[in-house]
Amino acid sequence: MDENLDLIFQALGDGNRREILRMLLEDDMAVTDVAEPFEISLAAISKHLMILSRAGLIKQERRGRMKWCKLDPLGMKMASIWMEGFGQFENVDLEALELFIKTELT
Amino acid sequence: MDENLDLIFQALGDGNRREILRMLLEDDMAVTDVAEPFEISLAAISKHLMILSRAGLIKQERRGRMKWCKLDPLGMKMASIWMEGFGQFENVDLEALELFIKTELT
DNA sequence: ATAATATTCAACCATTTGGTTGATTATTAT
DNA sequence: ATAATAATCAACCAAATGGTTGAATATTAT
Repeated sequence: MDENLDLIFQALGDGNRREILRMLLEDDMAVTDVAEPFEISLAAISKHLMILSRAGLIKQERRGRMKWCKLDPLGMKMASIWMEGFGQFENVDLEALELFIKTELT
Repeated sequence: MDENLDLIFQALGDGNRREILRMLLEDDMAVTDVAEPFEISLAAISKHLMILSRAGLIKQERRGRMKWCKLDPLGMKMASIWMEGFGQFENVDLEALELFIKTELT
C-alpha cells in the first residue's frame, strides 16, 4: 500500500526518535549534539537519524566534517493529511485525553 | 517515555491496520467482516484488531457470538495533539506533497 | 605527515513483529 | 445433544527492530 506512511508512522513509533524530533524543533544540530542527551551509542543515534531521514521527517546535510540535521516538514505533513480523513474526533473520552495531555505529553 | 504514543504510532505503521481503520470509518463491523477483503488469516486480523485496540484506535464489544469493532477517536486524537506541536508545516516541499496526495494517499 | 574529531559501516545479538496452522472456547441454530 | 459459526489461543517461523562493539572513512587541526 502506502510505503511512505509505513515509514513515517514506524519512525514516529519510537520514543527516542520522537525525542530527537522535539530537539530539532528547537534547533538544527550535528549528529553528536543530537546524541549527547541520550544514553545509547552514537551508532544507534546515527541509525535513528537515517530512519527519520528515510521517512521524510528530517533532512541531513554535510557541512565540513559534521552532518547537520534539521526537521523536514514533509513527513509530518503527509501523516497529518492521512489522519485528517478521520475527522474532528468529537466523541472522544475527555477524561482520558486530559490525563494524556497532563501527564504523558512531553 | 510515552507508552501511549508508541502504541499508537506503531499501530498506524502497518498498511493493513490503516486499511482496517479506513474500513471502520465507513461502518462498524464484526471481526469476520473486517477480515473479508484481506488475504491473510482470520487469526492475523484478530491480532491486528488487538493491536489497534491496545492503542486506543478502536473499541471492541461482544454482541452475541460476534465482536463488533468500531473506531475509538482517542488514539488518533492523542497522536494529532502530539503532532500539533510541530506547527503548520509551511516550508514543505509542495511538489512531493502533491505527488503523495495524488498517487499514494488511499 | 600525523593525530584528533565526526560519522558511518559491518557483524553480531536479543526481542518484537506479522504471519502461519491446528486446537479451543463461546454462542447460536438444528 | 449435535453441529455450525465467530473469534481467540498457542506454538511456531522468518524477517525486522533496536541495540552493541570494533573497524573504517572523511574532514580538520597540529
